[in-house]
Amino acid sequence: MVTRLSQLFVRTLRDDPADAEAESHRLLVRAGYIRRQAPGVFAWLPLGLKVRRKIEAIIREEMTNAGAQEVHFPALLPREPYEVTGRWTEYGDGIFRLKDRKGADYLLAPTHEEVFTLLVKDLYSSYKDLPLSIYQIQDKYRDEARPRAGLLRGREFSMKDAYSFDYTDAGLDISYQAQRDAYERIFARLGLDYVIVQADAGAMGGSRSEEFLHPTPIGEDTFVRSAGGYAANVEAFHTEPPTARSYEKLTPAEVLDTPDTPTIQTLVDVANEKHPRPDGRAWTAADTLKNIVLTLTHLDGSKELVVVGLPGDREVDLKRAEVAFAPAGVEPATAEELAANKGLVKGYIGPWSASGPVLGLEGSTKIRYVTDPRVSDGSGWITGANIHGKHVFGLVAGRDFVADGTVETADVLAGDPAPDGSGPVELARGMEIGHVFQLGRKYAEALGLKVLDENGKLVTVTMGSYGIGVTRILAVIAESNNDAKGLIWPKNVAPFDIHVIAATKEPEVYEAAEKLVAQLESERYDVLFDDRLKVSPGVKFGDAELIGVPVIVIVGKGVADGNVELWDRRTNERTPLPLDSLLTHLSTL
RNA sequence: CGGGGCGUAGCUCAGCUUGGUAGAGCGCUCGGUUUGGGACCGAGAGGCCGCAGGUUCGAAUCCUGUCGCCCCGACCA
Repeated sequence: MVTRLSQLFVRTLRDDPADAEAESHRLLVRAGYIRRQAPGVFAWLPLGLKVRRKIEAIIREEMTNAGAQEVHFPALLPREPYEVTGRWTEYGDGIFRLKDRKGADYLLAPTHEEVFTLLVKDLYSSYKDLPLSIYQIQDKYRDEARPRAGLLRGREFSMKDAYSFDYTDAGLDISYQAQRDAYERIFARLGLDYVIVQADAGAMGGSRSEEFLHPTPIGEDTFVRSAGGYAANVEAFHTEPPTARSYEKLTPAEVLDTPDTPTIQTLVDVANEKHPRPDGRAWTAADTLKNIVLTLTHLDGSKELVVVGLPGDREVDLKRAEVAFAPAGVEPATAEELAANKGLVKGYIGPWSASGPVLGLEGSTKIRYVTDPRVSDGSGWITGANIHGKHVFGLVAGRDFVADGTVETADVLAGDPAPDGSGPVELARGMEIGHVFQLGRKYAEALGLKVLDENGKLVTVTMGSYGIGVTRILAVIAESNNDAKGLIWPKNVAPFDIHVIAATKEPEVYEAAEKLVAQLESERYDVLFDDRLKVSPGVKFGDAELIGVPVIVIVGKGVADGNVELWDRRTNERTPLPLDSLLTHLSTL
């Protein structure tokens, strides 16, 4: 069936919607693809659904190629499985919860690890049944604190989630690689630029995790990459500690007057003025050891103060600190919390004093003290002497103080060396469009998914989970494929193959257009036909540009001489073409 | 949760300062004239002015409260 614009359920808007900021959001609403129903929740109109189905089709094909089988779970699920894995609690406000008439708890699933695991447990009990990869394309629900940018971060969104089940670690590696390869094919077919970055395995447990990020300034993730091929989410970035140095030849630490130096900059200035380095080089912020007090909130609600020591030219990156201290929450300590510990001299906090350690579980404050990897054995620092107006110079890690541990909380700066030695990194923003994850045995263990192996012994299954945000991908494609006039879909996800415009009102033009459209249809092209009789050409052109089908055929007065125009939406080129060569020409596009 | 902005017709907005019968453009309906870049004329339909209190003879407008939306941040497999 040819789709006629006169019949299509759509209304394009002349003005930009006032509540849409992101390009994709603005254009998808204006061109009549989606409509907002509630914050982060959208209705899909025919145009939007068609694009969505095309993306899904590509994903399905590649899932099949990767050996995964499609299943489908409900979005509405009971509490119990999520209770067993602890996620009913862990998700906190992040999920939609509801009760049935009997008062039983349900949730709208934010992701489906639990029930996939249980279904496999239900059906399978032998190693002979593995490996198994199954997936679904299904709507997920998360009660985001702040949904934004239309489809880019919604509270209801479509996701392809796949899960692999193996009984050996080597098997998991193979299953993981199959999904990872499929993702590369999917994003290549969608024409989506992506970077695979190492991700934080963090709270989900498991060993290996990579994110597919689409580089874009409106992305929500910051990642680093080196020219030599290293790429990681900043949260997963790992600082290679400098090799330990011998401190035999180093001079002893000395406490010096540094009045009015509550900040790193004032300290550096005073140090250079009053206590210049013996070797003539100027002190810099990187020579100072800054000690930041953080408050951790543990899962049981208890609070703990912790001090992190890091080079003075670095700030604490709270996201990295969250990862470092997970599952505890991290916040900067408040002024009250600082004041409550009289061992801490604001502005002059340090691990050491002449009378013994101050910071650290063994120190006088009994506050846990952890340091940046750069604070390696043998490194010397200027740091607070725990006396107002005094700092200690040449304080050497390993000799004068020992931290309770090493922790990555410092921000990553452009130019930092990649941990694999592939050179300095640069920072960029990206939008997460896919995530592959080796879960390991966490869920199988919690839910009791075991199979009998070759020796008749029960072994716990090891799992992977693999997600692609279908609706987010659609938005990301729209985000990077548009111009001032509207959307410009890549060919393989466009809602139609060809958009035919009857550009004048002459009956001959309409007859010719009708004939052409019928012919295109018989050639299996999916055609959108702008057959609106009383609509002026300008409006038709404008709508065609907004809707963004990449190939447009204009049927106008030229048909009298057997000519039409082929309009390339992307390049904006219009090529006059004899009608009888149009089909041949289209087949080359 | 913190900061900022905004709620009036399907969409974009004016009106509010200084209280007095609800407005414009686009879209929609009918008739007519138009038709290669968002045409024109005429006639219409469409609004609990977010919601609730209050002040007032009278409230879209002033006051109080409340709900919601958008943006930034925090948060976010």
